[in-house]
Amino acid sequence: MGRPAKFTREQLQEAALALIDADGLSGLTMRALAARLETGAMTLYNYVSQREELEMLVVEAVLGKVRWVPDGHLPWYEELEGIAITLWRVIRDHPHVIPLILTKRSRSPAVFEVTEALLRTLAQSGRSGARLLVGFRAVSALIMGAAQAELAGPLTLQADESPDDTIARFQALPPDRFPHLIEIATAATASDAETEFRASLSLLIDGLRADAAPQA
Amino acid sequence: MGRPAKFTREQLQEAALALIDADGLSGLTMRALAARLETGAMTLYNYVSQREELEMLVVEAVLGKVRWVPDGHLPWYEELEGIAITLWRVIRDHPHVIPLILTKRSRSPAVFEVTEALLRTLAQSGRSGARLLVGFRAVSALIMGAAQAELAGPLTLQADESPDDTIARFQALPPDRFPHLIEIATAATASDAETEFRASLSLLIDGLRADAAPQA
DNA sequence: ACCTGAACACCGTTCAAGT
DNA sequence: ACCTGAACACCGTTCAAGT
Repeated sequence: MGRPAKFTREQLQEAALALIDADGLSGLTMRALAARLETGAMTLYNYVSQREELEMLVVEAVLGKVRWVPDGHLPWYEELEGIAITLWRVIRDHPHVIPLILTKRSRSPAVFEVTEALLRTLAQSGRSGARLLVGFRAVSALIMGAAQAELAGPLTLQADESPDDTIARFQALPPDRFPHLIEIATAATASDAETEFRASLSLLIDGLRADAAPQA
Repeated sequence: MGRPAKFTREQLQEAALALIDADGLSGLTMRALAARLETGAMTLYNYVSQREELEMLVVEAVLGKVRWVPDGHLPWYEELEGIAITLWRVIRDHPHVIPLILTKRSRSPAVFEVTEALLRTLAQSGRSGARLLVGFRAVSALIMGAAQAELAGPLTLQADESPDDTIARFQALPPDRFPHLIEIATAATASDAETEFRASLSLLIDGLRADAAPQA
């Protein structure tokens, strides 16, 4: 429990997140974090038993930023859309943290809260048990997958290069072998990530509505 | 080009993937890979300019395992399902590589091939341009997001612990605050990842079919 | 209890030298 | 051209000692 303690957990989280946002994932080292807090590296081990625990703190810090007010007037599918987009935006604000979010098992209350809110909304579609689980898996997979799709991933369209360079790269591909790849690369230059995510989410929500149980 | 060269690219890929499969992502180090190939660490730099390039080779090795034969008789949505499940299985066979797949921009032909195949099938739903892009984003986000959902991620159900321990952990949560979380945790113990993925994918495909243009 | 420096066993990579 | 050992500048973490 508390006693003096030189730093708070929040200070660690804030400093660690700032390092990652500024310098990427590799910018977070025990030594760099200690330096930023103007202390020695070993001091951190008074707060965290391993580097990995630090990474969990960062995940928690990001997901804890989700602020979302339920609106009982909306139909479940509109409310679901709102939660999903909120989550997507928060994650996307901290792109370098995404690998950690996808990788570290977080057991923080903040994560439980937002998950329960999403499930509560989804349950209003008449789902329970295994069907609720599947709906949840689909929505969270879409959010997580989409959050880093244009960031990286195997099928990245925009790289370090300029948008023009990207499209040029795809148009340099043999058009008889990769016609559709060239087509969507072109379409991507006239689009943006949030628009694409919203439209993708709509497709899934259409499927969820078609499969919903009749409302009480 | 070729000259003698002590190793082939395939040998590097195979050895690197074997290290990751066996020891996790942290098992792949320049030194460990060199040792496995019975050479010095610096020899690797004759094949690869950075460690990151090695990681791209590994991504390529995994995605190159996708073998899928098109079946012209199937309707597009069944063919799409087949490709998606094939991709999901290949990725899931190498769980430790997932962070790399999600993170490294791969420009290998193998990745282009499977992407084009997926797009070709999706285009048969009557989509083109921006709509084709959105459909593609949705399907790939679902695959990528689902591939590591139960592996890790913020809402992980099975951890290092046994399934029974997992459900016990969730049932220890306050049931008035997290009723649905407890509900799906229970449902998850009677389920498996592939079943959940197939059902999630069906929801999305339903949405894609509802929004398809009339066939020619 | 909390703090911390020295030290250890690792990393990736540069440099310089070999064939 | 391809190979390679020594060396450098980093890591995370153990240990031991301080208050």
